[in-house]
This record gives sequence, C-alpha cells and structure tokens, in this order.
Amino acid sequence: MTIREVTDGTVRQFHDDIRALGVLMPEDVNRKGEKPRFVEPRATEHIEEMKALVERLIANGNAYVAEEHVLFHVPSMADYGSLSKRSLDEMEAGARVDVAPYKRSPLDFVLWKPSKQGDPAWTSPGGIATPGRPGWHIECSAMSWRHLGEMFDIHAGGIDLVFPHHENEIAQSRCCFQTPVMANYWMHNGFLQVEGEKMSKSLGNFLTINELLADWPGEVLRLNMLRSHYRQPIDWTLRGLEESEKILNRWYATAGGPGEARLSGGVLDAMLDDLNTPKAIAELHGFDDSAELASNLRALGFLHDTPEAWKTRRQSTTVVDVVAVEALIAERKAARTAKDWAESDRLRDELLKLGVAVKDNKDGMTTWEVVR
RNA sequence: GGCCUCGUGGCGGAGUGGUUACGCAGAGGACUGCAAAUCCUUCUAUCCCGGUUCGAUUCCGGGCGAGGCCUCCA
Repeated sequence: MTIREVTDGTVRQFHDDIRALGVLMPEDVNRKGEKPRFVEPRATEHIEEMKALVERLIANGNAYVAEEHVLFHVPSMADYGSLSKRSLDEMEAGARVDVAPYKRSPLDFVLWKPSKQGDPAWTSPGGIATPGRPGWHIECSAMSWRHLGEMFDIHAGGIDLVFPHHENEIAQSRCCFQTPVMANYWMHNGFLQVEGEKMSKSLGNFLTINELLADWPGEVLRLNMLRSHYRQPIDWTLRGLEESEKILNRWYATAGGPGEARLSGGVLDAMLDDLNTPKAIAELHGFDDSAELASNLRALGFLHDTPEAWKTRRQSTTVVDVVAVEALIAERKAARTAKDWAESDRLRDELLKLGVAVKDNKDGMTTWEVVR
C-alpha cells in the first residue's frame, strides 16, 4: 500500500466512526450549488500557502534561515506565550532539552526543515536550494488563513495542544498579518482517562471508538461524552456507559412526536452558555411534553433509531433460538395458569440462561427481550 | 524543578456570596403470585487551614491531592 492509501483508509475509518457518533459531515450541511461553508482541509493541499507565510515571516523579521531550516525567532514577538500564560523568562529557565546549535534562541521553532531521505519533499522557501517540508505548526496557520482569513472567531483543539502548538500558530499568524489576535475565542477540550487511569498502550487500556462501537450503540458513546462538559476531563468507565444506556432507554421509551429537531427552553439556554451539555441533559429530564423532549433530543444528535429498533437492537447481534424461547414461554404460561409458581420461576431462570428476560405485564401478557 | 488546570453526596455531574440542580445506585411505597418494568416519595456532599464578609461551597492566600504541558510526534 502507498502512504496515500494508508492515509485514506485512516480518514475513512475516522469518518465512519464519528458518523456513528452522530457527528455531521461537511456534505451534510453544505448546500448544493453554493460555495461550501464547511470544509475539511488537508495540510498537503496547502503547501503553497505555507511557503507564502514563511516568506512573509522572514520579510517581517520574525524568521531566519539557518542550515537549510527556517526558524521562527520567538523573542521577536513581545507577547509570545500569552495563551498558555507562560513568560519568556520562565520558559528559558525551564528549558532543559539540548538545543540545536543553529537556533538563535532555545525557544525558536521550525517553520520549514530539510526532508530526510524518503520523506515527502517540496521546493523550499527562503532561498534554500534543498527540497524540504513544513514544520508542524505552520500547517494550521496556512489552512485557517485560506479558509477563514487573517483573523477568525473560534479556534478549538485539545488542551494538550495549548503549548506549544497553538501558541506557535498564534505567533505565526499574528506576526505574519500584524493582527492583534489570531482567533477571538479558543476552546480547549479536556483530557480522556479510562477507569481513572491515563489511556496508554503500555497500560493496556487503549480504547478506540471503532472497538467500542462493536459493543455499544454510537448514541450511548455520544451521550457518555456529552455528560461531561467539554472543558472537563472525562473518565471513561463501564459504569458510565451503562448509565448512559439506561438514560437513553428511558428517552426512547418516553420521547415521541413529529421529526422536528429544535432546541428550546432550558436546554437551549444551557447550550448557549458555553455548550454546557451536562446542564442541557439535566434540563431534558424536566420536559413533560414528549414531543418537545424528542425535538430537543434530535437537535442534540440523538434519537436516530425508532423506539422499536432501539429496543430490539441487541437481537440482531445475539443469536437466539426463537422457537425454543416461544416454547418455554408457552410452558411457563401454562404453569402460571395452574399457579405452579415454582415451575414458572424455574422456566424464567432457564430463559435467562439463554439470554432472554421475560416481563409479565399487568394485563396478563408476557413479553421478552434479549439481554446482554 | 517551572508553569497551567482542577478538587461537590456511594458514583457521574451542573449552578450559585444567603433558600443547594439533575441522573445512576440505595431506601420506602404503589403495582405484581414473585420478579422485571413503570410510577410516587426519600436519605447522603461542597479536600484541609486561615482571611474578606452580617453570611462562603462560591472571592483571596496557604497546604494537601489529582491531571496536563514544558520534544524538530502530529
């Protein structure tokens, strides 16, 4: 396989996974025949923009060429570090890594570097003869510039990227365009833990969405994430998943009405308040009107199934001998009619061993469903 | 070591300078042969020590604890 094929496969699985979580794709929201309002850009399609930014940073005196690298000179920016609340003095004092000899300051970072043998390579900016490749941070400055402009409203990312990645993006974009800010708002999501521990391959608790989807509906995973505020860390636990599933069972049993998707009332207020999803979910429990509940749930990306499909979804993945189950249920019904409760309970236990739970309704009807 | 963030009941998780959400679990009740499901009711909390204040879970300082970052990995 080529690198491109591997990349495409990864991207495809990513799309499949987040679709299962109810995430909208650009093609879901862009209008046909109009200029796309939502894009999913790739860094390799923005190399020219990156080179243009590098040239401008050199021209502005914020970057320099050294040993076929182009480096951003951090001390050239007076308020570098303000996003992560670090001062230049603190960072210099804390620097304890060996510094490349060609750097003017230990904090300087790479905008462009020579390609190693076998790496992708492009003609270099800054009058460098050797082909090279961009540094990590410049990609984001280039893509946001092309699609959003010199300044834009919201930049999001994981909290682990605040330093150095976002800080360096800001330095590049602001020094390039001489702007007061890069983005008006920065939104950083909290970290993920598994059963109280950091997720890591060495601890053996590494989970992927793809694997979880084999055992859980995407809506359960979605709710499990939304039950924490995006800024807070999430502790991903089995207990939490089970609780999320219970909540969804209840919603599927009580929500109904036209297929409208609209936020209202306290749910809307909560979402408008920095996407306070735990608050929004709490507000959902306050709805008496099942149509309003359904409408809000749809707007939050839930209720993709019909109530029937949701209730019986386990039967498609668990093999059950329906004829045998029905026979046992008929037997049990006879025992119950004869008021032979011991036999009735024995049959119920037997059914449970087959993975089937029975329920006797008030009107004398018996229903059953597959349990995990 | 430096910097940043966080610390709420058994668990998850919001808000709030004064009457303290919501969910799960638990308890009691209704219903049921029993159970399950459902419905009703209900117990339990703001890490510790100071300070400001009439009053602090909420503001300030210190302590303790947890997590994150401090890499030419994206």
